[in-house]
Amino acid sequence: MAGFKEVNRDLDFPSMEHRILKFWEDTDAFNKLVEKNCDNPRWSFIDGPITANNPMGVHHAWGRTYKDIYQRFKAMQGYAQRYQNGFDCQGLWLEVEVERDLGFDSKHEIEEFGLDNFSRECRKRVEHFSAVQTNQSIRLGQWMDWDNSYYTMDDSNIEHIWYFLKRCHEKGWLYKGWRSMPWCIRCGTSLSQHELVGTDTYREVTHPSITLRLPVKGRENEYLMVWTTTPWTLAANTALAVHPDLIYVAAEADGNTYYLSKGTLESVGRGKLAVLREFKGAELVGLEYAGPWHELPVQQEVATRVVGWEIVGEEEGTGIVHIAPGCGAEDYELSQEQGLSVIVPIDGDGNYVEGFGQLSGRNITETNEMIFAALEAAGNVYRIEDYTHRYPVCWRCGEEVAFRLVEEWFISAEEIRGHMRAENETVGWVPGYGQKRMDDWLFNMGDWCISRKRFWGLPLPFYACESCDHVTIVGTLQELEERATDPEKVRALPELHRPWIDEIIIRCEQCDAEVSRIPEVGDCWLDAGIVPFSTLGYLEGSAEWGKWYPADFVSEMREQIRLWFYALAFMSVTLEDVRPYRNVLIYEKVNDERGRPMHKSHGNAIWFDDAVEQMGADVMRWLYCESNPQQNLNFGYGVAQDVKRRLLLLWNVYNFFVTYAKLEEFDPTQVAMPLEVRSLMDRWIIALLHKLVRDVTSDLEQYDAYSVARRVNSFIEQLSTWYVRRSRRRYWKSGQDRDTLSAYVTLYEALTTLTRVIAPVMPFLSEEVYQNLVRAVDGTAPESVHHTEWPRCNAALIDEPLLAHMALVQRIVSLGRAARSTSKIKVRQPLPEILIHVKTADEQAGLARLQEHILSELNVKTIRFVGPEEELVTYALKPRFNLLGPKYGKQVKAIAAALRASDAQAGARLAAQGEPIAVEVDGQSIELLPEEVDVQAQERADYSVATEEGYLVALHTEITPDLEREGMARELIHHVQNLRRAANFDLSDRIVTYIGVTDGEADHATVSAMLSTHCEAVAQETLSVSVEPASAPDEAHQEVVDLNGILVTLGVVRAA
RNA sequence: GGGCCACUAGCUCAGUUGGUUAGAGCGCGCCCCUGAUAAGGGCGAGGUCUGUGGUUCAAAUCCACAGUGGCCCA
Repeated sequence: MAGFKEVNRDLDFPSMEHRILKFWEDTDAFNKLVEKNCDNPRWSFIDGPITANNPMGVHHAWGRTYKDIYQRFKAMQGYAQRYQNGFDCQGLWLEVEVERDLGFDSKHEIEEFGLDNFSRECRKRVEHFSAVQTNQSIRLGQWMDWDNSYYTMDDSNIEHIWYFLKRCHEKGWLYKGWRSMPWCIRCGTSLSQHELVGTDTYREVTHPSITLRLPVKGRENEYLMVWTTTPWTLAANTALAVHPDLIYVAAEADGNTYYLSKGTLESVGRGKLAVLREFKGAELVGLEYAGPWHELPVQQEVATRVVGWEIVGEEEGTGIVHIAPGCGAEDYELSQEQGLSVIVPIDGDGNYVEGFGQLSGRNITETNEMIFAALEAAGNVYRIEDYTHRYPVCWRCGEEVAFRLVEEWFISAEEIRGHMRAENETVGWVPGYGQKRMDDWLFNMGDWCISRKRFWGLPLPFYACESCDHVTIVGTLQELEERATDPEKVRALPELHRPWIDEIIIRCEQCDAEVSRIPEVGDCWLDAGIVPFSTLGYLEGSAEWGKWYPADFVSEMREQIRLWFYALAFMSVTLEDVRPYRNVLIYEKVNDERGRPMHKSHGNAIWFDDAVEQMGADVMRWLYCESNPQQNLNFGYGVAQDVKRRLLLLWNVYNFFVTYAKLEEFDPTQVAMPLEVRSLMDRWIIALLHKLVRDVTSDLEQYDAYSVARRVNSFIEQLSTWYVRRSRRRYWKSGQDRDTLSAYVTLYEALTTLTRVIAPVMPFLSEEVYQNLVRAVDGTAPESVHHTEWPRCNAALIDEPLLAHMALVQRIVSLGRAARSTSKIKVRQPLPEILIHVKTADEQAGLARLQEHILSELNVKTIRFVGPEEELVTYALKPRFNLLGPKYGKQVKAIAAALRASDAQAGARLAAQGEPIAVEVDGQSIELLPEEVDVQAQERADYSVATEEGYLVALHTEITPDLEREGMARELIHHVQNLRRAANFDLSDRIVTYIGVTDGEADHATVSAMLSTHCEAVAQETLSVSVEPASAPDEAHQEVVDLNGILVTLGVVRAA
């Protein structure tokens, strides 16, 4: 037998993990697993692509841990899997990072740099960080087919999206429309929503705010009051909005009538406006007014009027809102609902376009004075003053953001909405509310804006013909080749990216004119959403696709509901009218230890590489697993310490087992021990073990790793603090008697099974333990714990009565310890008896069966079960002197004495019934009224009681001389053990013990008496070959100790 | 404005379909054990379960409203 190798007491996760990583690599463990399961039934997981833009963070590691847990679990159950990892490669964020690296400030610099060079830089970045992330994931212990990762920038991915877009087009969903974008006129680029979230994206700024008075058409001297902080948008005004239900006023000043909302009267009028009448906003709706700049060419066709709008408020301004549909998203939407004119005033650099008179060609950053002067001249100005507010700025350059309407491409969501919602109903969301949130999103989702005016991304295959206005949508590469004016050029394309793809010219499918591709690229969620199709050869008609689709499982952060989960569903329902996934696990965010968001500038960010090398991957993974996915996770080194401490408990048990198994030369391959012949304690832990397997299996099948962590923690605690602690002595009995073997077999079974149970969550720790406990002694066992089968629960072994009874034992012991605690008698001192009251005969029988554990845990000699009728309290009768004094005078003293001497139990009973208590005083009988006697219940003398929920434990605390001697012997053993340790003796060293009594004869006699009965036990416990009642020789290790008040000099020497 | 979620001990969180006296870990106080030992274990203090109504024999749990916080949409 090879035998177990010694276990290192310290558990150094990082170094152990590096060793295991090497082992997996050397043995090709992952590929062997794939090979083992490849012909089995399938379980399909689709990996949501991680953006290959930066090193992965500890928040990615949370999700990757979940992915790995379920893949490993399913692999142990034997399912064949794909193990394909994926990288998101395109999109604005990647461009932004590349720009930063290149030191660019604006879009124009990219164009100067050259699109071809820029695309190459982007690809380079993806290649770099996908490699970094791969290595990090491997370090985390994730098993994936790393050489076969998919990249969303691949031609195949792009072509599948083209196909999807063409299908959308065929359904009539594709259209070009307007969209209001936050825009940086300095950088010449739009900003995404995500770029407006964060700490540096809003700033306190002061703007000139202008209150205008705009004349109502057809009425003399009547004006609508309007307020704005963006004067440059006034030239694009096409309407005013009021809340139909809000109260407005007509107010008079200087012979003019002004309209504004009642709530803003004070701040706008400042006491100078006299109210004429009040009315609802609806009354204003439909009024026409003369807009500011109504003389401009672009305004000539516009009929400016007042419209009703429910979102108008009066927190600021006048309650009448200036509407410029070309400058804001809300305004634009209102214009679509109300049929308002739309004027787009500026180009991408912030310059007014043609048709704006003196403003045309000027930049909005320099036109304020000009605008004020013109408005002043027209008599439109009521007031101009400074106004300070928080306003979005470009995170790149700090310039204030303008809102600008741009033309983009959309996919209509109307027709598909119902289908998507219906399909979502059939998805298993964990937690369940994910389904509701998805439904809410689908219910509210607008059309999908799929175009971006950027460079490094999916080239939209849209060819808009200038001569006939027809748009040709190219669905495949083959189609592109067929339509191209020069097919050879298509075949020669290095990749389907800008600028190369832009050089392809096709013929319009309607008029045969030559057409170029539109310059826009696609939304990166198209890239990620098509993945289940593109990675399985959907277009090639591969049989593989149908075998893996829909996925059994996907898991990402909750925010992916409106991103990836949405994109997947949209594309899947479009192409196949079916949900893309059967089960979705969502989880929240990772914060720091104190629950604050991690942020570089807060100094509380923890990098994955640091974390994994300091705490270890398995500690991280267990930390993730212990966290409720419904809540934000608090990540940090302190939390990791707690986790490690819990795992150390398991490590200690493992270490304990190996230490003694080596000593006793236990060989698990040579011993079989039927459960029936094992002790109740053994059968109990096995029952608990099988219950654990049953429950964990069910948890994992429901994607509930959180419950797994809690169950495993609880099992480890029971295993360590009850099973091992109570069974320790059984492992030291030398010789392989049945009970010792039973203990070894049982603990071995528990540890090796537990190892497999935790393997999906902690692949390293489980491998480490498995290699030593199993592989070291059994060369025929699977090479890796991850090649073993998932443990099977044998329900017959879950002895529920035994489990219940043992739980009760633990409860009774806990009560007994509480009673010991109050009595202040150390456990070392034996006590004669424990009285126990339980609720049922079954409980009593159960405890009786397991009584050895109660006796030895509490160090008592006998157990007596008592019924509720047994009085465990005693009563004391005390005279009420204030009542008896006036009545009996001098006799009171005698009465008190008599009362004390009387039968208190009987007296208490009488008093409770309202009967008088008779006492004999000086030969005469005196009847005391119940109210004259104070009946006090007190703990029965010599008993220490503890109760809980109908259970009662009473320790009899009378210490007889015999018990006292035994206690002293235990005390002696305790001191000898300490001395052995102080002397650095080996565990198995035999010794000679000397006991020299320093004081007088009486003490001498006491010690001798103790030794006369307990010498044997002392010798046995301390491995003493003899115990000498004499002073120790000089070379002995010596110490003066206190044995229950007697000072003795102890000495120990190694026996010859 | 619409939607989702949360609120339980000093902190972080459990609490299964309503069911005796609401639990754990950490922290705190006191203690035990000494053949898992630079480990292990125990006991204790600490909560009017955010508030107000309601349903019920019975509510931390179900319903309504309110408050606070987080998130999504508009």
